[in-house]
Amino acid sequence: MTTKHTVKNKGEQQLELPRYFPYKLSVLNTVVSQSIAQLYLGRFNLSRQEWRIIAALGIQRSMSAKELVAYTSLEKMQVSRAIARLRNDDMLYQQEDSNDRRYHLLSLTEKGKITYRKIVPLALAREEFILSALTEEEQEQLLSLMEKVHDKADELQQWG
Amino acid sequence: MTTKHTVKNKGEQQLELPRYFPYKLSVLNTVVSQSIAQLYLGRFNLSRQEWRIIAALGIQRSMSAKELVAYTSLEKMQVSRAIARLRNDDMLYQQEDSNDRRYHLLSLTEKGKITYRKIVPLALAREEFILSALTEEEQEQLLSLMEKVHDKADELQQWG
DNA sequence: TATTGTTATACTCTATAACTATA
DNA sequence: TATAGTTATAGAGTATAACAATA
Repeated sequence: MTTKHTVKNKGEQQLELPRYFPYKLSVLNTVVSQSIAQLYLGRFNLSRQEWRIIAALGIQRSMSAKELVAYTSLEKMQVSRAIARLRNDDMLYQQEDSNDRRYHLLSLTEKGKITYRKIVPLALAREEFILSALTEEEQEQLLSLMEKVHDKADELQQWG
Repeated sequence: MTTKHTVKNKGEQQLELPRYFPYKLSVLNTVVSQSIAQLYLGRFNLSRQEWRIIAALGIQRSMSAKELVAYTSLEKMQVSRAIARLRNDDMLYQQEDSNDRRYHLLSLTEKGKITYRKIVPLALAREEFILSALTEEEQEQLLSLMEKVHDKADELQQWG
């Protein structure tokens, strides 16, 4: 793909936004994530952070805030605040870990579980609709390619 | 991929964040876009909006604010504000369109062009590094798959 | 002294919409 | 009345870092 970005005379390089991979990825992510956000924001009045935490605890039973940070790719501050809001809305509750009282084990309340059970089928249906653009084989290809790109980008970010 | 998300007994559906496509896409986008943002933010002190506008005008010579909205996938308000900041920094200048004075044609100043020429090779190098995770063929596959997914997600968003 | 988690602060980004000017 | 672009405003999100509690 050496001619993907036009190379003008004198070897001057051009960057065409509509063909620039990070731009395309960003635009795609915006469209996809907004189509999901319509659900948790519009219909359930949850922030992205709250939605991720509910999704995490819905399947994992209980986690500490630190584990949630790792599992949801959110910052510890975002997690801390989302937890506070969700507790305030009676969606989850805390227990102290008896071994190490710095850990607060978080679990969904019955209300949180009900929300989880309502939102999950809708979220999965949206994913399924979006991925119906691809065959099963293409879906696997896409995920595999994304993973490779992810690893390389990680490398880049670490080097600054 | 019918077993991708675990289906528990009683047909209750589960959603595993690490396997959920919109989540994976979002995480990938975060990593990739941050690796580019290190450039325009860290080294050139440009916002994402400013960077996109410079990239647009660097190759397109001159555009109106409305055209920039379409070209950069930014909101007209973001464009308006980024233009104000860039004009203030003497990176671009406005001319009124003689036919329709509502249109302001925007172009890079010499300073803007110098910035563009400095940043573009670095931005392209980062893209190239990231995509070096893939063969040429895989790159084309990835872009093609992303486009299909994009179209479907567009559909979904329009239906709400 | 290190770790888990919370809070303070200031800053930026965003969304909605009102507004100006041109047509 | 419609369009291009700007400005106002308030709310949400973000980053840095200080802080408390526990180990």
